[in-house]
Amino acid sequence: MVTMRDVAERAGVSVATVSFVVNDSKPVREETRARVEEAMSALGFHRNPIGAALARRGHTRILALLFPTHERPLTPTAVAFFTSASRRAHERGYDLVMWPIGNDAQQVAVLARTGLVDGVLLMEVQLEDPRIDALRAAGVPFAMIGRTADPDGIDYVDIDFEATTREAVVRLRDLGHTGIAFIAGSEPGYDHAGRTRAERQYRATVEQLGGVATTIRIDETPAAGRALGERFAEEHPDVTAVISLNEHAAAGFLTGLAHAGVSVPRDLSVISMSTSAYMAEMGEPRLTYMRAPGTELGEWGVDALLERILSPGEEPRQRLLACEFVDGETLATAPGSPAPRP
Amino acid sequence: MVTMRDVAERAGVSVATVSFVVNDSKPVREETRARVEEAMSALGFHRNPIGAALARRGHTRILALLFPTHERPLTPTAVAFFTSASRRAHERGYDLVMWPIGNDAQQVAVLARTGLVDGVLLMEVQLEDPRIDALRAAGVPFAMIGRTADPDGIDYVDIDFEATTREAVVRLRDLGHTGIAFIAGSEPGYDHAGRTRAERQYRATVEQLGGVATTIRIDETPAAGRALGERFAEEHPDVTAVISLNEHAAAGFLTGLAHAGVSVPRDLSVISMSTSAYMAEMGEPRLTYMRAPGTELGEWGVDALLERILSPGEEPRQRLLACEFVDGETLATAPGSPAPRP
DNA sequence: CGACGCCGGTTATGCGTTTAACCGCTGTGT
DNA sequence: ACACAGCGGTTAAACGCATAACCGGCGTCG
Repeated sequence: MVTMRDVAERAGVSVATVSFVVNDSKPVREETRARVEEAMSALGFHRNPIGAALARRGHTRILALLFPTHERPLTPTAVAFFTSASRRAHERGYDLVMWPIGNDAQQVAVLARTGLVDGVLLMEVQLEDPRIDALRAAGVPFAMIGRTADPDGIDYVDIDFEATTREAVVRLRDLGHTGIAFIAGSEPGYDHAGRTRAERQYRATVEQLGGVATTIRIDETPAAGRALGERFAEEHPDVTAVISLNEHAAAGFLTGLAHAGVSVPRDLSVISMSTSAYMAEMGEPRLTYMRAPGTELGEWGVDALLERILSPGEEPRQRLLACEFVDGETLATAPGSPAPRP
Repeated sequence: MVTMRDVAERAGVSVATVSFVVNDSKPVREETRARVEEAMSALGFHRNPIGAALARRGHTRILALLFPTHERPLTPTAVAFFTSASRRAHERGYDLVMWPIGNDAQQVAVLARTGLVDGVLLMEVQLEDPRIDALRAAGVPFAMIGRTADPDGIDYVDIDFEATTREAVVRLRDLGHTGIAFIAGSEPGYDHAGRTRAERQYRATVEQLGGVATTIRIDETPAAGRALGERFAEEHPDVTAVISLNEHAAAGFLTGLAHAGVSVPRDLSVISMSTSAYMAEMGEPRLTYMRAPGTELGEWGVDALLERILSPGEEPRQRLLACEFVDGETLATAPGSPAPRP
């Protein structure tokens, strides 16, 4: 390993000077800088981040993305988020890695104490998320992708579930649907904040429009979706449209419906919320969906976190972004309803 | 931050002794050890891995899983691999993180030089993988999930694509199929080693059984699968069975077929290779598949890597594991063929 | 009975980098 | 003429930990 000492010796300067050149943390005469740079490239020097981290009281320029890896696949949305966040971090001189740990306070505390990461990005935020307190206690800067029940004072970026849900409901309503159900995921003891908000908004909007809200909770698997589809007509005869916020089950739901002889969208309209093109494509017919802005959120999330790290004490950065409607093949006017208003 | 010094002071010993207790790298009298441990828990001490890494010439106990994140989703198989590898690493006292970098030599070299990771696990290995040389040159221990064209002397774990493919072909053959096609993925300039091996084996086995091999290459997306399904009967009238090694396209392929009025498995049998239950469930009808052993490979991969790290110089560890056949709803005897032999 | 090895520690050094403090020199404002 | 600031460096002290070398006391063995 070639160290700063080697470089310094070859360039005939002190290690401090080399450090100044490397980080340009102090002005160095042009000619000296040139000598140092020559030495660096001749020897193939690259500064050792571990030494640097030690000296700087543990600033490693590594960011961790905490994704609670249940044994289920990452949605394409999550992956898009990850890759875009990682790219953005790189642009700003940081590394971002995915750290697979559970979403309990304990494990987060362990990671925080190691001091290996400068900051943390939280995914799959719950309404009351135990990780928050752990990170606060450990003094590790963090930002959320999502919002707890009361996110005041915390940096976050999130999908605007309220606006997105309202748009979905209104669109269905405009097509004449009155029986609109909501398919959520079921995870015992786990209050996914976005899902909860969406459901709440769904309920409010439907009732405000004079309808009756029906929430259906199923596992987040294709199989659960399929099972629901097969029994759906029987159990929910009055429903003519569903809003699904269960990316893993949506495509399965469609095949279940097909099995049971329910024709989409003639008998039933479907909008899949916060979904990626990939998952929409998986459906037959192709899902009409509200596109999850994973890429944008990834960048914003990293920006928020880095600003928190670089200038603490500032106001929290909070941004919301609604999903964008993408037309597919699962939307139609309600049975027996006039053509949609223009 | 509470350091070893603090602990040492409180326990009335030297920092060296604390270090011995923490790592039990040298015997310590029971009573002393107790005092030290009391002090540690009283102060809430946790050793700073950065300091440790520096002192030990850069051993960080961090492992990196290199997954070239194209902008496409990780397959459930890859995720299963990741989570199981990470769990195993933890059991053995290491952290394993997913480091999102491209699969070119350059980026790997950068990561290697940082010295932040003790070892590297390679996914999505190509026949000639540029990352290998970069890692060798950098002297970073690594193991592959997959095999290059000539993996002699390199640690790896991999799916036994040869055996798996042979089994798939023979099963179809036993059901009377003679027109058996192979659906691969298409990625220009990217020779996925497993896919190549499988295809080669497919070709060999089919020809050995007196059939004619047909490889179809499509993008690894649901949309591409669907498109292929829709034109399939027309373009491949003689094919009565397909083996697919394209996890992202398989389910889409089935819906495309349905669209075009092809009945599965009556008109066409389908086996999806190296697939997860999740993806199989996405198909309609449910895919018959060869289960990718992601979990097992994850553990073995970490074991191989750690053994390489802990005792270099040893023989390379190489293990193959075939996929296991899982029955679904996409397999039947060839049209006009007698019932399968018992 | 003297050499020797083991036990249970301590002391001291080094890992690669950052950074505060300092230094000699020159130019500038008063 | 003198204080003072800026320039372009150097020196030295951390940062938190691991570990080689050492040390005194005790039992053992030849």
